Amino acid sequence: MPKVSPVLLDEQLCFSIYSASKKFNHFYQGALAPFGLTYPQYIAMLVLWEDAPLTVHQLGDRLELDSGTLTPLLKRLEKQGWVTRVRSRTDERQVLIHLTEMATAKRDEVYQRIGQCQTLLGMSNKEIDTMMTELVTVKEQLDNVSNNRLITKKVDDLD
Amino acid sequence: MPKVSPVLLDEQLCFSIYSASKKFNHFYQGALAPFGLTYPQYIAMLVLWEDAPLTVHQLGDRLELDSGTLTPLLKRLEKQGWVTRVRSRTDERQVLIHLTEMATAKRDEVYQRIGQCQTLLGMSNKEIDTMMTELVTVKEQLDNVSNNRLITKKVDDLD
DNA sequence: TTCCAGAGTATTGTATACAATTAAATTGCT
DNA sequence: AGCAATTTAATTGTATACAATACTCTGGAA
Repeated sequence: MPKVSPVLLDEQLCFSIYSASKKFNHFYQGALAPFGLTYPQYIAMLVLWEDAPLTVHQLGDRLELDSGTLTPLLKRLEKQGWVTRVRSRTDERQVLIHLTEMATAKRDEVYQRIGQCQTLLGMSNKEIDTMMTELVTVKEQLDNVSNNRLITKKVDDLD
Repeated sequence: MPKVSPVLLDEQLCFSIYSASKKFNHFYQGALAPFGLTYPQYIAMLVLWEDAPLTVHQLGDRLELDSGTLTPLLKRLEKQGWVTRVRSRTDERQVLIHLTEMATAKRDEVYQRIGQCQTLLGMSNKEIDTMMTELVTVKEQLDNVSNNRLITKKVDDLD
């Protein structure tokens, strides 16, 4: 075994991102509490407000979530009156997610609320852009690398 | 209702971070598969390798997780032979998490594996530092703002 | 010493995530 | 048309997260 450096939690980029993600989640969940939306429910609504109706699959592509997560989430949104789930007539495999009238009516209220949150965050557009660009780079690396042999072979087989 | 701008998913910093966090999670989970560790289990082990034994509370402080998450996670780590959970004799309320011999023995293997992952990511230490500094700023803002009235009052009460 | 407020952990209930499997519908191929 | 391969959602099982609650223990006040 070659000499190995210690791995410290506080130096891990992954933990910084994991931790920030949880804080964002908590922040938006609190801010959206008056609407009764969780963070994942909120991002689903964002996509639908952009372009409804969508199939479960299309929504999953945008959110990077599969039906195992979305099906129960959408059932909860339906129960709370935000969306309707309708089997497509032209392709019975698909389920189309439509906005309800309530969802359409409340869109601008939510948009405004989110705008207030972004103001509270106190970051300039430039800062946000910079950070998002860096994150895109990291995510691309992670995508590229996820098919690497490192994660497909046993550790013992490595040099 | 004042004029409101649309909120687009692809412009949301929170979604970039949420998405990156999931990709990191997936990446490490794959890389650590030979050890049978999930990502949260791995970060728990990182902290314990730095400074075991720790109480559940101390571990939770480092990881920003509560006993509701940690108790079952630690039971799984115990079942897999990484840690032992022992009631403190001096204070029966506390449970001390100790490393097993196996955990101590495998530490450098895991460290090495993580080192390889970081190399694969292809980021310089400078780039990583920059990004982590920015993330700290965002997290501080989120902490400061989480007690704001925005998230403690009903939306109707807002100006 | 007895009682009680607070600390530490576990438990319960709800909501994600995601791999793996199932089931139904559609497409493509012959 | 007939049928295998594919597509799409839903389901199942495991593992986080976290709020709220329960329970036990500890230390201090009366």
